[in-house]
Amino acid sequence: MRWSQTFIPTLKEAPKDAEAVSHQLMLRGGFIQPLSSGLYIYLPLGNKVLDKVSRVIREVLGEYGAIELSMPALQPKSIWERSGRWETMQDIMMKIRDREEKEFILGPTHEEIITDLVARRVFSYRQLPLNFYQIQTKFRDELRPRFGLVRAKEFIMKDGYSFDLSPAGAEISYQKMYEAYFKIFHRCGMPVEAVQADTGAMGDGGKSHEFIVLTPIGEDMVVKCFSCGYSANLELAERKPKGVPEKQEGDKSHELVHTPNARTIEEVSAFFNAQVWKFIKTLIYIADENEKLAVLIRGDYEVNEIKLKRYLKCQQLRMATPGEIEKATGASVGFAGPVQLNRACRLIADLSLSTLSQAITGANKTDHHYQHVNPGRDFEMNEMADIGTAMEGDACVRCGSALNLKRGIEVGHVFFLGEKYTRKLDAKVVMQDGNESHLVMGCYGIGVSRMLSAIVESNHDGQGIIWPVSVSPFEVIITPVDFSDERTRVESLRIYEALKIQNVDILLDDRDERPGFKFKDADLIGIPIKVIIGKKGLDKNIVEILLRKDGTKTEVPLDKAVQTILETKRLCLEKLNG
RNA sequence: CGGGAUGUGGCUCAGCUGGCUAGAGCGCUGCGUUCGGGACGCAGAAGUCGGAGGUUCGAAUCCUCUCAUCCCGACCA
Repeated sequence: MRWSQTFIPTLKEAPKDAEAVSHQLMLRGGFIQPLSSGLYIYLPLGNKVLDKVSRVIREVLGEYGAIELSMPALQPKSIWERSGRWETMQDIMMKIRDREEKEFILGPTHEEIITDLVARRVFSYRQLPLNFYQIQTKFRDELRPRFGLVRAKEFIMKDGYSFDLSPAGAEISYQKMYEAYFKIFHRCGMPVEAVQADTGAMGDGGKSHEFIVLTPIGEDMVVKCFSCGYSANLELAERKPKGVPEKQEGDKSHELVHTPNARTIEEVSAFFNAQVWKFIKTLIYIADENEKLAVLIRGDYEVNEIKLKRYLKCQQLRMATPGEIEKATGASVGFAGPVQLNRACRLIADLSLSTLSQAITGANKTDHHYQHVNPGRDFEMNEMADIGTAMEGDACVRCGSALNLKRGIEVGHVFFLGEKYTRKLDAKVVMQDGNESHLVMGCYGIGVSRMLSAIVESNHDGQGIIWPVSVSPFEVIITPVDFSDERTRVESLRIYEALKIQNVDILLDDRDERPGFKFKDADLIGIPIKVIIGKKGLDKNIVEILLRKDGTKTEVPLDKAVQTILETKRLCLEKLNG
């Protein structure tokens, strides 16, 4: 491709709306153009990268026996009612009606559709296992789109769905995809890690891993232990709380203190002039609308509702309303405490209470707190569990080393779904023994458009993007120093044509611009292999080959240029595959 | 949906204690000089000052409402 014949609107300065580096660089490099919040035009360059990423995905999934199909983005509401997800996913679905007032949604994902397909067209165990995937536009009514392509209302996703005869078979499918994902992300030049994750509205709390690229703009928090390798999403990361920072004083018995208008931890700690870890926070929850719980946690920790939900094995969990709290504790909001509360509801204590004594708690009496409260002595602690959100410095449950918290972008997610959808949508086959059996499912997503952001976040420098050659919009760029110079033009075109024949995806900057201008543009859009052809070199019968990544420069004789470029490309690709 | 910020040529921004034909840099068009890391000169085109209402002799500037965008939070595959 010649630069003058494509459309690459570069910008010297980044539009002020872009904060994230990846967003800025993709805007400046002419990869995307915003249409509205969370909606982007993929310009020719951005579109090419999407194609390249999709190509890598297709290649790898092909190796693993997955088959591609395409499904409607527009889906009838009824199928979502059948699966029960109309209820659970309503808020994020884009809803529309046709002229007959029939209700539709723009699909946020396709589990229902694929399962229905399998239910209708697959009848025998002989046809299984099956592993389908699609690369398509999906829609979510995001509360807040962010960081360019990281979180958009309309985005491109690869979604895969496996169907097996047994949990054991599904386990194998899951493992295969897990492996394939590493291959895909590595080939795209992304340092990715798999972390244990929550299944959210997708599954039933079964096995699930997220693939995360660590970056400061990530939306997900990952808990990582560098010594034993444990890593999990903060949403479910296990941890051993750190002990309290100071020695506990004496063994005074608990004592009622008048604390007018001190409700929040800040207000109460100011009142007592005590550190937050001296407090026991007492939170009242309602599980599945029928059980009232008091959850106790040390003042410096937060309750992790996902962990709590898993511990309770309940479907729904919510904080109690002020009215319910008053009813349970006999005090207005802000003065709940564990002492004598077990008469009103079940007490669940977080592990962080285990090293605490002489604590401060609400007294279940408006405007009063207790001090010198000892867990176990002043209230029973029959149930202790790890239900707090992990913090930097907590100990790893496996090896005891300190845990680290990192931000990352979720680029992939694999779920073991079991029979959740196949039962609801009645996808079953006749087995060898003649009996019918529901299929066991897994699903596997990759945020394709989001991957562009993630790749740029982990592959850039002060000058611009540095695309891994596997996904770069062009593999090689030829920058003639002065294209109007006869000899330069002839040699540039000769090499350009020769490389094209060799299937090199190549961009020739044939613009009538000053060299510095062209060099800057080339670096900004991030083409990994740069070829510079100019009079100076031609006088010595050489051209220069530079690597965008580290700037290494090789001068090669004219007649070796094509061969050397091919070799350079091969080496770059090899590194990504290895 | 709560908190914060910002809206002035395509992009970045100045002007904002009210005062004449609204400015700069980059970009764009033409001409000339240049040409190995975002050149220079001259000439030019381009702005409903986000929108509506109000105060005033007079509003980009003050007030009210509204819309849009971004950031933090809530939520989320």
